[in-house]
Amino acid sequence: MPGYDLRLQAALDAAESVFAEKSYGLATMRDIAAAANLSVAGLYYYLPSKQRALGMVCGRAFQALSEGLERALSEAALPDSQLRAFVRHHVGFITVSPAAYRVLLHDMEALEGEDRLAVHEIRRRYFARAADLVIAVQQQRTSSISTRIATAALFGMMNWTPMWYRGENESDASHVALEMSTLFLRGVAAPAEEPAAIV
Amino acid sequence: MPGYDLRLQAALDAAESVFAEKSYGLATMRDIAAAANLSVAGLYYYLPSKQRALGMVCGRAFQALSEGLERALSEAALPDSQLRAFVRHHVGFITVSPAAYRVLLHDMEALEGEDRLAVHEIRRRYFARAADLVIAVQQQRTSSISTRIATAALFGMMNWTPMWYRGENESDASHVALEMSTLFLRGVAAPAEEPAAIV
DNA sequence: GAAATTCGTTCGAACGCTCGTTAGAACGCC
DNA sequence: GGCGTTCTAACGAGCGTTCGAACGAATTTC
Repeated sequence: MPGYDLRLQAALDAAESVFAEKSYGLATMRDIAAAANLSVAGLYYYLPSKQRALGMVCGRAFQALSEGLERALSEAALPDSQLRAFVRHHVGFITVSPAAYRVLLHDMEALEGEDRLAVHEIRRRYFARAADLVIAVQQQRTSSISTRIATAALFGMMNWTPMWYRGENESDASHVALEMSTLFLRGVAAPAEEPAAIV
Repeated sequence: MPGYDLRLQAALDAAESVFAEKSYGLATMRDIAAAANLSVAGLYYYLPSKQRALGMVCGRAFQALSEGLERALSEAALPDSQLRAFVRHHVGFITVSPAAYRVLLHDMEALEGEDRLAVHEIRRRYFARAADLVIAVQQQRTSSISTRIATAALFGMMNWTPMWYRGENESDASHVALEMSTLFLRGVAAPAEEPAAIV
């Protein structure tokens, strides 16, 4: 039934945008039903509960984010350009799907049970992947900054984007990504001058 | 009545910690009353409504944050050390009052009416103050990065701290602040080599 | 080929519960 | 005895959720 899945995605879209706008706790199933052009009971044909709707929205969003990451990283080889590709992808996702990312950032902690464990595991892997990129970048330089703090700072500057970014076209977002990765790469440490002389 | 104000602050403390833990939408007045060791009606003697409780919590937190900022900045003169003082203060506040900052970050958007306008105005001023510091830092160098993005990146890395920081003593926090400001100052642009030669 | 039937989908209406909030009485200190 | 403070108990509203019926387009039956 391709029609079913299409309408399920539409219901999840509605839940996503309502959660993003009002936050999970303040959103009601009636809000979501209205956004999905369905009656409340009609909505429940697709979403088993409010709690699982949040789980499905988060799962869908993180899966899209993770799949995009592998695609983006495969296009770069050197550590620096891999990190730039990562930032471009992450900021790109945030700006292209602001509602999805808002839910991940804001409402993921409201998850319970299995959904919580599953989504947290995906996030852990995503963060670990990013930390590896930071380590690779740091190994090319003499970095005085701890990997833990550097990684956190990188995620922080990227994840703050929804708070101020109001770009229209996609080139705005990649400009932001470019400047952020430049700030980070420059900041994490100056490139070792004459690395050959050290060896 | 000093006793009244003391107990009002205790009620606000309770509201703050419950809002921080469950988010505004999922928190109930019964939760807050239990945290304040009061009955529900007893709590209402101090807090007129849930909405205004949020406003009072946010107002109190932002006022503490802003007052601390002026104190911190008065201890430094040069742009670089002023920015370092700002980061130390901001990260310090986040780590010393994590519940208060979580509410500001997470639940401020749930404010309505006058409280919303007032709190947003305080925040606007705080951000503008920080942006001025970034501008002053950038004027000392040849910075290729836009002030807007640099300021946003700085706030992003600082505000992400609650997501990973689990420090015990205060020296941990100032270490984080030190590394973050170093990353930022280095990243925003390399200092102009031999500035005297240029003039 | 028309009538009957099935089944995926949607609905109006309601259930039980918890929410924010309040009334009115009781407590204890001056 | 008065007043600032706190309580028990309850109110109406709105919440998440469910029930049972109705829709419409296939599919079957005669």
